Amino acid sequence: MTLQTESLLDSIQAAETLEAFQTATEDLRDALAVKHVVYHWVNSIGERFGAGTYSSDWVDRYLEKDYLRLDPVIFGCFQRFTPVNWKQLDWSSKGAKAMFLDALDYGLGNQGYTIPIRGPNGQFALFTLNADMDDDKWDAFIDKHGRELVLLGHEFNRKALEFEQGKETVAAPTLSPREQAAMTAMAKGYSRAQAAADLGISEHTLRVYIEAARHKLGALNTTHAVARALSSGLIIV
Amino acid sequence: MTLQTESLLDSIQAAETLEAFQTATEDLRDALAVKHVVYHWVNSIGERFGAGTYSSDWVDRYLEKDYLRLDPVIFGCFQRFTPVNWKQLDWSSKGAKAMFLDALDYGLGNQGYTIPIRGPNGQFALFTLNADMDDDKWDAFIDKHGRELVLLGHEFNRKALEFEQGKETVAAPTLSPREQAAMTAMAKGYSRAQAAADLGISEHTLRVYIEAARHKLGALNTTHAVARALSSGLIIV
DNA sequence: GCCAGCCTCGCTATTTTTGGGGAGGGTATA
DNA sequence: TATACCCTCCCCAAAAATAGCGAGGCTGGC
Repeated sequence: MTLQTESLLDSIQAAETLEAFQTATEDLRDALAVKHVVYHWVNSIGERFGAGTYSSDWVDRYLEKDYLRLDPVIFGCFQRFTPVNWKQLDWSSKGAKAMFLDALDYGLGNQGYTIPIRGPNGQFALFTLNADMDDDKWDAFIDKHGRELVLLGHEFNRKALEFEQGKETVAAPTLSPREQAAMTAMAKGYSRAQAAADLGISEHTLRVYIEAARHKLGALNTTHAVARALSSGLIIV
Repeated sequence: MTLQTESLLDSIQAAETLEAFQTATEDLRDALAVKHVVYHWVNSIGERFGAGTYSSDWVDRYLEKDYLRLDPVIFGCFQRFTPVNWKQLDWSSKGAKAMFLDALDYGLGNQGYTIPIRGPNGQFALFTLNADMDDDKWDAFIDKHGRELVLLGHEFNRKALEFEQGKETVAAPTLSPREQAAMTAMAKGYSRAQAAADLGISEHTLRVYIEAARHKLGALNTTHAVARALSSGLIIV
C-alpha cells in the first residue's frame, strides 16, 4: 500500500461533512489520474446518497432515462461479489450499447471498474472508477491498484453509513431471550402451536412474547415484527 | 501493504483445493503470530462452509451449546458494517461470560477481531483473528494490520464463493416484480387489504402473489416467506 | 403456434392470528 | 425495599390469513 493510499484513507476517515466526502472523491480522482471516481448508494425506498465527480448532467440523464434498469454494471455487481471490470461485461443488448455511447457523450471514459459493497439490512453500494485509456494500460492500472481500491471503497462506504446513521439515530430496541426465541420461531415459519411446543411453553405464553416483541419493535403485526427484527440484526435465522 | 501480505493474498488466490484454503489460514496464523485465524460462512438456508485453526473440539462445543445464539461477536457483526474488536463488545450477559470462559478453556486467546463480510443473496461471512495478548499490544496490532485484514478476509471470501459455486449451489429463486412488491408490502406490516390498495389490485390478486412467493421460497407461511426473502436479499425494507 | 410465466379477478369455508381483559411469581437493579 | 422487567398461564370475540376451486388476457421465447 502506498503512502498516498494511506493518506487518502485517512482523509476519508477524517471527513466530517458531505463536502469533505465529496472532496475526497476528487482528490482520489486526481491522485489516480482517472476521469471519474464515484461512490453511490441506493436503498429500496429510493433514497440515495452519493458523491463523486460525474457531472450533474450525466446523473440527471442517467435517472431520466432510467438507465439503472438496463445498466450491465448494476446487474453485474448485483450478481457478483467481486469487482467488475466494465469491459468484461455483456454490452450486447441494444439498450446497453446506447447507454454506453451516451455515457461517452457525457464525458465518461471508456474504461470502468466498479466494486460492489454490501452492508447490514441489504444495503448495497457501488464504488466506481472511470477512465479513458486503452485496454492494456487499464488492465495494468487495475492490476496495480485493485486491492487498494477495495479498501478505499469500503472506507467511503463506512463514512456514508456514518452520515446516514447520524441522521436517524433510531435506538434499536432489545428483545428478551424469550422474545428473541419467539421471533426466531416465527421467522422459521412455525405456527404458534409448533413454536410453543418447540419452546416448551403454552401457546398463550408464546403469544405474550410475540405481542411484547411487536410492541417493542413498533410493528403492526407479526410479519412486520419479524421483518424488523431481522433487518435490525436482532434475530438470525 | 507488506510484501508478506501480498504473498499471502496471492497464495489464497491460488488455492485450488479446500486443503490449500485451510493451509492458507494456518500460514496467516503463523505469519501474524496469532493463535487462530478462521473464515466462516453461513447462508440463509443454513448451509455452512468454513476453514480455520480452531480445534474441532471447540467447533463441536460451539455447535453443541448453540453458542451462535448468544455469541456477542455474531450479534455485533450482524448489526455493524465495520470490523469488531471483541473486547469492545458487550459481554455482560451471563451466557456470554460463560461462553468466553469456555472458549479460553478450549484454547482460544483473550483477544479477537472479526470482520463481517457480505455478499450476494444475503450471504454473510465472518473472518476472525484470535490471539492472546494484553490490550495495548492488541490495539497496536489491530492498528497496524486492520486494513490488510479486511483485504485478506475478502480474499478468503472470494475463494470460498468460488468453491461453493463450483459445487452447484442451491439456485436462489427469483421473484417477479409483483411478487417482490407483495413481499415488500407484507414486510412493511401492511394487511392484505392495505397492501392490495397500495398496489392498486384486488385483495385476491395480491393473495396469488403472496402464495406464489411462498411456494417459490419454500416457505410455510407469509412470515416465513418474508423472512426468507429478506435474508436472501430479494427484498429490502 | 405453443408453452411458460406473469398479471388480473371471483367464490366459499376453515383455520389461525390478533386485541382486549386478567393473574401470580421470579430476578435484578436502583 | 421498591420498582421494573421477565416468565408463565388463562378466557373471549373479532379480524385476518389460508386452502381450495375456478376464470381470462398478456408477453416473450422456442
